[in-house]
Amino acid sequence: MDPTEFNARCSIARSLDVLGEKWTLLILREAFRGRARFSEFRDSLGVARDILANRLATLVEYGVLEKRAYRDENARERFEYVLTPAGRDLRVVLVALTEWGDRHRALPTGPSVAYVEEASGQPVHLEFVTADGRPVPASVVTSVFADAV
Amino acid sequence: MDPTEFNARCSIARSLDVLGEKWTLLILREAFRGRARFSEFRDSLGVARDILANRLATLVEYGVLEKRAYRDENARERFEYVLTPAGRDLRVVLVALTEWGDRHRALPTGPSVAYVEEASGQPVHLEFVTADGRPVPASVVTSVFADAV
DNA sequence: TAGCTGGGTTGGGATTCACAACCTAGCACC
DNA sequence: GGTGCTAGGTTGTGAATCCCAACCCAGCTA
Repeated sequence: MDPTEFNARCSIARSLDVLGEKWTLLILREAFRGRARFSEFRDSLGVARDILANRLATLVEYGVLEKRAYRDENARERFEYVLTPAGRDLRVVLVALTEWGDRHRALPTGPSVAYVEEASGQPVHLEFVTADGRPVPASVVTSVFADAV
Repeated sequence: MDPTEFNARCSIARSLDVLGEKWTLLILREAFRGRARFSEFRDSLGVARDILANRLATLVEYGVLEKRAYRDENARERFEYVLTPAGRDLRVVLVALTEWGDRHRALPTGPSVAYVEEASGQPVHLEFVTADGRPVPASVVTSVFADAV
C-alpha cells in the first residue's frame, strides 16, 4: 500500500484531521470541564479569538461539539458549544495524554487533574483489556495491520 | 489560577508540547510499526525531510526516541531512532486515537489496524479501571482539579 | 576520480497562527 | 432616541510553521 493510501485509511491520521491542529485538544479539555461559551473558552485558554472561532466551527462540522442557542435573562439569543456523544468519547484520548504527561513530564507541584469514578470518587486509570475483560500490560500489546505493508 | 499557569501545570498541555506538532504522532505510529531509520519514516509517511529531521530531534530531546548508531555491512556508521520506555508508553495515546477514529470516522473499508495481545492474538481495547481492577464505563468518569479554578 | 546512497541542511514560497482593531445585535440607561 | 455595554464574532497585518526542491557531505564502490 502506498503511504498516501495507508495514511488515508489510518484511523490515527483521520482522528488527527479533526483533533491535530493547535488548540483543538485544549478546547476539548475545557469542554470536559464544563466550559461551553465562546468567552469561557477564550478566558480559560487565552487563545486568539479567530483561532477559537475556527476550531469551534471545525469541531461542530465534525460532530464533536454541538452549537446550541441559549438565552440569558434580558439578553439576546447566543450560542454555546457542548460535547456530543462523539465528543464525550474523546475523554479517553485526553486521559491518555494526561497519564503520559503525569508520568514522563511531571512537575514538582504534582498533577493538576485526576480522574475518578463519579459515584465512588475512586481514582481510575486506562488499561488494555481483552474482550473478556482480562487486563493486559501495554508492553505485550502489538499491532496487526489489515494489509501487509 | 490564571489560564497561563493552569496551562503550564496541565499535563495535557505539557504532553502536547512534545506531541502536538504536525507529523509527530504519525512518526510515532511508524516507530511502533518498527520503522527506525530516517528514510523509513520518510518513505512511509511522505513527510518533508526538514520537518522529519526537526521532529526526530525534538522527540530525542524529550526522551521519546533514542538516537542510536548502527552500521550495515560495507557502509559507514549511520543513525536510527528507536522508542525509549517513555516512547513505548505512548501506545495508549495512539490506541485511544485509533479507537476514536474507528468509531466516529469509520471508513467503509474497515479499520486498517487492530491491537492484540502478543501471546494469544486476542484483540484488546482501552478501558477505565479502578485501582482494584474494576472496569468503569467512560460515561461515569469525571475530572477532579487540584485547585479550584 | 566519479558516482551512488543515507542522512541530513538550507532557501524561498505557501499556509497557519497570533494579536489587535473593528463590527454587530440587542438590551439598558438616560 | 442616542449612547454605551456585552457576547460573539470577523478582518487585516505581521510572525511563525510547513512544504518542496535543491544542495551538501561522508564514506563506500567501480
